[in-house]
Amino acid sequence: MVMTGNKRSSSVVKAGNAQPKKNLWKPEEDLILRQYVETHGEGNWATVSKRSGLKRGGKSCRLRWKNYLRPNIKRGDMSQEEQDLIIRMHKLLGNRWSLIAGRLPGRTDNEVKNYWNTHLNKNISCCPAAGSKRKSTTITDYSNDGINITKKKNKVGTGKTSSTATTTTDDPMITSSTDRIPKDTSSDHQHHHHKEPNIESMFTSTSTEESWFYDDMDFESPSELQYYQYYLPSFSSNFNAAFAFDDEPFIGYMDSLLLFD
DNA sequence: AATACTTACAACCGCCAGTGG
DNA sequence: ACCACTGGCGGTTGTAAGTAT
Repeated sequence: MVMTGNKRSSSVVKAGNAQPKKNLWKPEEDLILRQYVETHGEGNWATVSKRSGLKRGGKSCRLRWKNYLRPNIKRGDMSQEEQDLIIRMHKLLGNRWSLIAGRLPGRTDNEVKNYWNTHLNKNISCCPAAGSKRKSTTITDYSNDGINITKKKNKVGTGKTSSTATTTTDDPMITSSTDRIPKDTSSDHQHHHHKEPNIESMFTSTSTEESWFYDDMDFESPSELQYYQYYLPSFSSNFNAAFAFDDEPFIGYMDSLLLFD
């Protein structure tokens, strides 16, 4: 991001203007909230406003802390690596911003969401920010969205999208991700309320020296792929890609999703 | 310089699930 | 079983600041 810091922080409310419709946080409020949390810890947000004297609701306090005041919040430019990761994760998870943000240390779901909506979404589409007046960040060309699930070693899958793939020749980034992850299904919210795979262990697994490909995703382990399978049931079934594995334990996890040649 | 338009993002909103009484 | 409360999520909105005309 070209912008450094919070461009709004220095002018929270225009002097002399009527009360803004949005109640922007003032530095004094930030200070109060920060001090309160540092003293009492996070949680019980409903009581924060009462005990701290802030004229804010619990949700507002929680959001402010989580998205802005929390330590280790990384602000400012998104690195190329972060952009790539967001794009790749979004391609698989859709608008699961909290999940995506979880893979970006210091980034919040709100920031990732905003960044996607303002930078990546438009730039990745076939029609890059026509007439954009702002300095645009350099975005990798992700126009090639042909689904391609293969394995680096012992390739079994066809590596081509089947005829029944839900993706089309149109750039899937243009469509709402919620189209790919239906919100009304029983799986909604299950991603964070049901028992979930251990995300960290999945992404740090070294159980195999092989790499796993899904499209342009290069999985470090079957567990990482399992992670995506869990959070995106349509991950393989919708795309109907043919792939198989020769790691028995993984097959146990994935057998219902596998298509063997 | 003034104005209109665009962009970026903080904050809000509504919904849902979990939890405890 | 029911209800109220709380926390978390994704979607949307409002507006300061940047840019073009």
